[in-house]
Amino acid sequence: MARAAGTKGKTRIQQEKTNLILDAALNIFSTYGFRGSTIDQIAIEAGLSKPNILYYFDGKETIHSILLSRLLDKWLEPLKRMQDSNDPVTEICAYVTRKLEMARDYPRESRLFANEILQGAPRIIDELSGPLRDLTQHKADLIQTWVAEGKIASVDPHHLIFSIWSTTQHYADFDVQVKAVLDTKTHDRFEKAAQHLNKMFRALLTTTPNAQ
Amino acid sequence: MARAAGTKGKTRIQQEKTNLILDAALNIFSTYGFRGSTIDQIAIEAGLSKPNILYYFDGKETIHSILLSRLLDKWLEPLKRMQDSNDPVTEICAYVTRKLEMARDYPRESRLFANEILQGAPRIIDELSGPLRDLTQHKADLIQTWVAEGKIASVDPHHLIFSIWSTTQHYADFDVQVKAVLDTKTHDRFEKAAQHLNKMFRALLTTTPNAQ
DNA sequence: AGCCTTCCTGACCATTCGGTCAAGAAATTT
DNA sequence: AAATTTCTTGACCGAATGGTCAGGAAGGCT
Repeated sequence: MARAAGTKGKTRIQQEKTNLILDAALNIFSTYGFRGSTIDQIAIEAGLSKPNILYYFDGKETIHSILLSRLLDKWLEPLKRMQDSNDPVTEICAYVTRKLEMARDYPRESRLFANEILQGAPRIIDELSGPLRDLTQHKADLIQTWVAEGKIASVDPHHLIFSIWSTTQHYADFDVQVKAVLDTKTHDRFEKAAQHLNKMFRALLTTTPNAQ
Repeated sequence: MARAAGTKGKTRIQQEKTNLILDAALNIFSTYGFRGSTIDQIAIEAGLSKPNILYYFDGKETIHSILLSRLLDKWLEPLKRMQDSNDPVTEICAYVTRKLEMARDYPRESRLFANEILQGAPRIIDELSGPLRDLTQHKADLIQTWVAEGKIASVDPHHLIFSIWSTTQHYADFDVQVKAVLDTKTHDRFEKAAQHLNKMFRALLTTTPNAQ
């Protein structure tokens, strides 16, 4: 049984090493996926020996699920912060911005999540059908009220949310492709993306009903 | 050396079996990724023995790269078909529709591609930096002329294309999540998505310059 | 039918991988 | 400083995996 089964160890060394290992594991898992990653890789990345990794964590599966569960909280937070407002367009655009900042600042987490979803979300399907679904429904209802009140153009709330998720996470998950396509002009891709997405969602939300 | 190293075998049996194997391999690779898939899985999926798979193909790597190279042609085609027009907005929306239809009809290909990109595109980075980059640049130029001519609203062509890719492929790559979130109302998700995306891109492309 | 080529598979091999363990090295406590 | 606990690792194990091969089965051709 690993000494630091829970997320937080007790001793100083336990704290340091568990953090070190989880950080290394995030690097490896987000790059190669669960099956594509080996404990040896994680050990090398962390500068430790394989048995030492297994001293702190029960096994490969455990490390992975700890990373996933940590991730989900952080992942839902930006959406949670979207609340009722007199200026829903700005409120939604602020959400887009927060989400894009997460893609920029936490690309490893985004890829870890994408890897998991791509392969059928075997380890977090319950989280998706439960907390994620509930939160999304709740925010979709909020958006629906804005539509009903005429504060934003008529949109399908769920698909609006999907569009926000996909466009922002694209800059983390498909970063290699984005950089390959943009080639030399990649340095300010997140600023350009922010401007573009802001314009796009603002346009969608402010179209007049008869514009379609 | 495998008998059917090339894509097309010669005999009837070679044709049938290579197609059977490639189809099974696409199922497996797109679901579990390259490292997560085993030749045994592919063999079972195809209803053949493992040595029989290796009789037709040099190895796991070969099967995977054949699938990837086949994919790229099909993947670029919808964008290639976007051409100059008197009605650029409709032209772009038609591209969005084609791309969404591909996500609906070829989700396995989409996931295979996503898996590869997510993990740094080790096997197709040259294709991304070459053909994909060139085609994208070419179409971005086309979009830019539309902007210059005032036929569509001012947009960043590359990021517009990224938005189209991400929003449409989302319905293939993140299908598990989409279904989990939509829950009971998932049956017509592609029709709803088509309406939503059409509305969104149309709004973006027809906004007046002073709307932002 | 008889011959030749193509097709198929059980058995096997080398390597990798997740995980264990005993025993020693470092911290920490007394 | 001694005792105790925590930490670390080389060596090892069983299972899984990519791949090989000899020989037999099936198909095609004359």
